[in-house]
Amino acid sequence: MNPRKPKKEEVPDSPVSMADLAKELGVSMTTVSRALSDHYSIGPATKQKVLKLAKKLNYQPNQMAAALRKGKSKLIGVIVPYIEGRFFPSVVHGIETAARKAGFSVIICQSNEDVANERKNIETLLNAQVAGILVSLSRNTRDFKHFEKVRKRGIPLVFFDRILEGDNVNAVVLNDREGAFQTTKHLLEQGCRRVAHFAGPQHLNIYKNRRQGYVDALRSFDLPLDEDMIIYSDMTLEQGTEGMKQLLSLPNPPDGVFAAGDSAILGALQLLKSRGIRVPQDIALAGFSNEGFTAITEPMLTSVDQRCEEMGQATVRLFMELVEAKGTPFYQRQVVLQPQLFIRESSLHSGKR
Amino acid sequence: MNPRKPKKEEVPDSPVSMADLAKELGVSMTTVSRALSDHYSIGPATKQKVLKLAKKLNYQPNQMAAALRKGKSKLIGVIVPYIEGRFFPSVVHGIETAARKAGFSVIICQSNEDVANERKNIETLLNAQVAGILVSLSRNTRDFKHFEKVRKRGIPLVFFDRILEGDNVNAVVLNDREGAFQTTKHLLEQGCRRVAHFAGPQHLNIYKNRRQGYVDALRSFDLPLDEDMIIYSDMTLEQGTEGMKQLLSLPNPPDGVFAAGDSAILGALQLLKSRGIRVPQDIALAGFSNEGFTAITEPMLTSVDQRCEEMGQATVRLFMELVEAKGTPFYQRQVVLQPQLFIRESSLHSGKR
DNA sequence: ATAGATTACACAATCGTTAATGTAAACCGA
DNA sequence: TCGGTTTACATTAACGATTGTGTAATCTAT
Repeated sequence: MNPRKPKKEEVPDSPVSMADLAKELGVSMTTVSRALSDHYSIGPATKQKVLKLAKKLNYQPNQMAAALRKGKSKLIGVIVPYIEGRFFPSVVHGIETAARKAGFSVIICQSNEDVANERKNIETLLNAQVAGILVSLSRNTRDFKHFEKVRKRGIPLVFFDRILEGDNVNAVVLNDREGAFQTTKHLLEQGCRRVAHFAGPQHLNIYKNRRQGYVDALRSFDLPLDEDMIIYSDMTLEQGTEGMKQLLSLPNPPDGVFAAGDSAILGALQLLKSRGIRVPQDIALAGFSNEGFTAITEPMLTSVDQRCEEMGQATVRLFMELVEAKGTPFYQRQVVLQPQLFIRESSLHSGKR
Repeated sequence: MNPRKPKKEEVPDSPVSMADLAKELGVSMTTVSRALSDHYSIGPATKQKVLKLAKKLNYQPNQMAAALRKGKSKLIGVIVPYIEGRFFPSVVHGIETAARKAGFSVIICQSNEDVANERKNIETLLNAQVAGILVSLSRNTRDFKHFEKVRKRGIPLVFFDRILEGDNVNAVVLNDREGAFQTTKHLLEQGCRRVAHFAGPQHLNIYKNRRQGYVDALRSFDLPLDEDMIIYSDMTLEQGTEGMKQLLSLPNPPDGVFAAGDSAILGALQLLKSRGIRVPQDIALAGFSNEGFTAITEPMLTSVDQRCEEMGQATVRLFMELVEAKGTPFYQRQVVLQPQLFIRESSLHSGKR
């Protein structure tokens, strides 16, 4: 039985197909199809007729049919670790906005920080015949095996923010190293001489680079690198608190802390306040991500903005480039966004100068 | 030309079609299709064979083809005003998680608080042959005309959070009135006697109900309703600051404020602190949404949690019910979630008792 | 043992769009 | 004026899965 029953009590409303247009105009479907896609072999008069009727009948092309025929849909798959906090929602926001402008819809998938889900997500997206896949890797993704299938099918693949370095991939990333460098440098310029660092998991490019930027800055000030001053964790608030405790218990505690994430630095701030240690006078603080709360705390927290919206837009732009460059030999494209340091009270006038 | 060229230098990899399975097994595609969907007319032995081969060849059904044939895909369209802050990302998170569990993928659309975009989004989703549409209305949506087409096509439609009341729609909402009632009651129980209210746009159900809950609470304490104590705005931080100024300039200022949103109450808090007015001793505060920052401010802000995750899950569940009840006569289904009041420092011991 | 029911599968049409190929008619220059 | 190109369209076969209908073979009951 035909799933779309002709109900006589209701107007057939929308489902106007190309066949309807063709019959109405007395031309073939080919002509309609080509007129709508502005094919050269259709005369201008015919094109006009078709376009006019299409508008009049409010013809809406069936994306599924086109997708089936062409093997590609107008859908872009996005895989993110999760949709919470400030960063990923904002990037998704940027992606959705840019994609829609280009006529694409966005399918959202979450890996929940697990590579197994990432694999499943990829299958799902491939079955959905997506035109491209945009990915920010899960925390425990260590190789690209599951992306091979995507590459083989010739589907544009763009990574953003969290990538695996060294492999030949298209990616949009923040210049984390530069951001970390600027931030640490700023702390040093404010008079800090013993700057500690809260570092994240080092197999993730973002945390590795932030640590590197921190190291760079120390070096540029001819300061020694003290591994005791680097606390590794998953950058949660609690771990920030713990890390700060640890730092304070050192024989020679720091006078500044740069964290690779805002939650951790918030944890540190809370601990310091509870112990009556003044920020920034005694210890200056700076974080990373420019979370919403950084402008709310007292003192407000200095932090690095990750250009979430721009990252989303750039990722879609890169995808579009790949679509247009289809067929030309592969070459790696990387877009590096410049971070922006927001200097707030937590790092100003540390009084050491 | 066939868009999928047979490249001999690469394994054909994934695109295994039903036809491939059928040929391999020497049965018809019908049999394969029915075996995979567990149709009664296929013998158990045959089913096993098909299933086994499908697994072995890693057969993945082409969703587009099925969607085209059935007129329905495994996609759910979601329309939200935007993807920022805490509420919508979290609800989307919940929706995505629940939908994927049920075998659906989620397409995200933003209306950007404009009914014109909402209309476009609906067209997009209908063309994508979505199986259902989940919507939280834009700020300036005042009628349901553009949803008629969805209804006519028999596509399940579920509203969440922001709905238009009075119409026969399926919806998942928070009991905003109860949440507001409890919160205001709490302020009154803490000793407040002049509780003001920051109200949002009253054509939106959520803000209307929150205001109503506030009124209910005053009434239950036999307190007069003073319209001067109700400040209407869009509930931004700045408007919260302004509103607070306005309240302070009253001949008889309030000793408590309940805001229908957290940003506004934060604005109020900042103003009070800047003027040296103590919270909660002089003026107690409470907000709505349980934004992340409410646990960070000093004092921490009392607020109502909106059960974002649950709302997402419930919305998908309602959608699934509609799918299963397809054909049975329509009756309106409403799910009302109970809010949860998080009492924090900003409303405790206002010292008036 | 035979009519009737049930089981197990195949055939072929179909969803709406696309595109390779075919083919008239008009047009062009020499 | 004739071979060859261009213009403007039609024919037709896909894309991959679904499903109403057809039909053997097996089973059940009387």
